[in-house]
Amino acid sequence: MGLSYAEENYLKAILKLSGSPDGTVSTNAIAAQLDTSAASVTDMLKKLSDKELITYQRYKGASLTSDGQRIATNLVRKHRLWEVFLVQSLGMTWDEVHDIAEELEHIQSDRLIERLDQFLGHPKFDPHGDPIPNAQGKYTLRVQVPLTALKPGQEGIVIGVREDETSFLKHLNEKGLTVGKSIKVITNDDYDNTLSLHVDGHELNLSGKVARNIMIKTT
Amino acid sequence: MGLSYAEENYLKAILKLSGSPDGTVSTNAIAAQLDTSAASVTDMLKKLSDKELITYQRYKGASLTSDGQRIATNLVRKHRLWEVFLVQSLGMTWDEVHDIAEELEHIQSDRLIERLDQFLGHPKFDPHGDPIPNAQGKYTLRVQVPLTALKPGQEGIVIGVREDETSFLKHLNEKGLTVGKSIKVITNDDYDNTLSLHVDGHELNLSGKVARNIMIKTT
DNA sequence: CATCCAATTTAGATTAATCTAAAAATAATT
DNA sequence: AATTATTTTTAGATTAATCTAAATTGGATG
Repeated sequence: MGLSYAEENYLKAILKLSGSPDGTVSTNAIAAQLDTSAASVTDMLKKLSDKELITYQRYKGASLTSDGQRIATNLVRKHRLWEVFLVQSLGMTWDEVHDIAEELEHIQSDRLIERLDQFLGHPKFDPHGDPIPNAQGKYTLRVQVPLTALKPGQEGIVIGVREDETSFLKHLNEKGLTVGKSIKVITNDDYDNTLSLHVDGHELNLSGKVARNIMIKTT
Repeated sequence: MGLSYAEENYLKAILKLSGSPDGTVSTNAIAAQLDTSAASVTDMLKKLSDKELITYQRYKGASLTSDGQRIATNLVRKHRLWEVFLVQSLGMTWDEVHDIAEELEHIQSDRLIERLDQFLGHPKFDPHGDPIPNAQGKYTLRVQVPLTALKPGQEGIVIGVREDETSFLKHLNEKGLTVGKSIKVITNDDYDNTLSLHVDGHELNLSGKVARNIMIKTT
């Protein structure tokens, strides 16, 4: 009954990419996300379709069924709970937990996750600021805005990032820009969103590319 | 560079079965331990031999090289540390943690295990009473004796079990016989080691088959 | 020491997940 | 609408791990 790691990873990728109104995701988008060939994706889509975890028609892309959605959301839940554990309990840093959680999320035991969730105090957000779905798959929403949207003079608190890449997180960590930090925008270039801001009394410069992926709750 | 789950499981099985003086393990013994066919074992032994993790000669059995031993011992370390976490931190029971730890032990991150060990306070024994190798692969030894070796009137403390099977652990749990419990032997049948003993004021009867797998530190 | 038996290995297939290269379908552009 | 370009699928192979059935080896036994 259990799915393979590969099958689980495909479901997660489809969930992540389900941005369009009908939730349809293209073969190539999945291939890019999972860094694999389009041919492999086609094979797997057929299999997942047979298992009724996605709906799929040749050349028309795929979307999650409710079963598929439930499974994928649960993977996200497990991933984020483990990230909380790694940071909160084990004292690991923001930027080093993603890859480990990527492995831990596949551990099969509902009871384990239930106990972990309780142990961590039913956290609603992970260390990147992303919401953790509850056991029923419901998210707590939080109003957040990319740093690039703030005008000079505006203040706020870092509540998360959009990118999950280790190198990106490491970069932010080195600059002292972690979740919970208070910031104040000094300048915000109209053309390319190059920013300068105050953090912990220091002044910091960020490219628009970086700032676009830092999410802020304004104060 | 990393090994597959299958390769890791073979190394662990060989370590577990390395009882003979030269540490040699037969193909069939491994097949039985891993519940697989002898033919599959032969295939894998060739592969592990190519990787210099075991020494292997056709028809002569296999034994771990120092590299193989290091890897296998580290798996045991990870398994037992996770068991401590599941019981101590998450409040799971003795008998339900083995299968989960069997999955968790394959997670790849030295730093994770280092932090977990620290978080747990560098435990020396797992919830079954088995010693946890340190990062250098060294065990803390503890004098223990099977329950069947105790004579009527002798007392002791349960410090572990030999069997890892869930059904066995569940059975003991139901009888209230967990690690740390003080016991006193009332009778011990000469012929088949059927035992009666006192635990928590109650009297308990155990078959020799069960008692043989319960390890005691005499007091 | 020849024979037999159990243990082990080889041979040949199978399944899951992947790949490259070629074919087919869809989408974009003149 | 016809042609071109892109996307997607199919075809055919490959690798890892497994299986069953047949062949082989090594040791035990008469």
